[in-house]
Amino acid sequence: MKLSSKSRYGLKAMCELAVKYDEVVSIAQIAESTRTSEAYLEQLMAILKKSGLIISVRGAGGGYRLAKSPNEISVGEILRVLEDDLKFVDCISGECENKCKCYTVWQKLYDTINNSLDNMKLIEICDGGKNE
Amino acid sequence: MKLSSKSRYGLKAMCELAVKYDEVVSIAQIAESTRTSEAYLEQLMAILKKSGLIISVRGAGGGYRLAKSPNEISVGEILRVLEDDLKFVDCISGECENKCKCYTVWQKLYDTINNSLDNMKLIEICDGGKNE
DNA sequence: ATAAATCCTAGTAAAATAGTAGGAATTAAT
DNA sequence: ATTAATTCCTACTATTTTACTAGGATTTAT
Repeated sequence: MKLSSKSRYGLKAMCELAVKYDEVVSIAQIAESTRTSEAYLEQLMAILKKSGLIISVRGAGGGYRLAKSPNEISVGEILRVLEDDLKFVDCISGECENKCKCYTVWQKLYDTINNSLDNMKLIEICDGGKNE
Repeated sequence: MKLSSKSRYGLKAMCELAVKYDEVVSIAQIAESTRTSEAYLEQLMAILKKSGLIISVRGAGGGYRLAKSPNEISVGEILRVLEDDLKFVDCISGECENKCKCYTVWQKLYDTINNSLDNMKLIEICDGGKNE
């Protein structure tokens, strides 16, 4: 039950976009302030873009910006995109008919995690602390 | 953020011991009702034993039993033992001085997860559903 | 034209996970 | 005493996942 670096770096990148909400921010800039490799970040940004959470601007002077304001984006949305919908076991969210004794545990935990993360908005974490 | 099969199988094994609380249950029995390999289960039982959650009886007719009654054991206790204390990021529980923007997210999530799991007792999940 | 950027995709290296194997030690039953 | 059933211990291996790299194509501002 380790969070992937995809999620860790990805959330930091989203923070960076939140802080610079009115600008278009390049991967090079994000990579610098989050201390991540540009090539790797590129992939994360592609995932985030595909999900619709961010918008890209191509060509020179291009980069990325948030698709919504930082107080409309929850940490849950972001992590579900980066972390395979937060499905930490296969048997989750009614998809599993072969219910075992532990089913309710995973079910409840899944709901708790999502609830908690959905209640944190990006704007709440974009100031305070370093972004490294 | 996948739960390890260690946790999945381990919790099932604990369920089995909870259901047969008054008996000494062998690995062979647990393996059969949870459909897990005996050799692998052996390792999980060793971890659980080391943690003090279960007690072993060696020799012929031996096996394992819970160290406490199923209503005194929380799912949280069990999963912390099996899942490296549920530390899904390195930077958790005050051990991290190099706090980054996302620190509070991990912190809150960690608390939420532990809280939720500590409120589920083993007895609550030991009936209902299959144990496979 | 050129330079700065995203886009795309394939490949690789490292780490973690899952599982196997084999033998030593212990104990109940005969 | 011997045997069979069991836990205990530890090393190994295969598989999968994760993390990361590399290189070239495309787009666009200057």
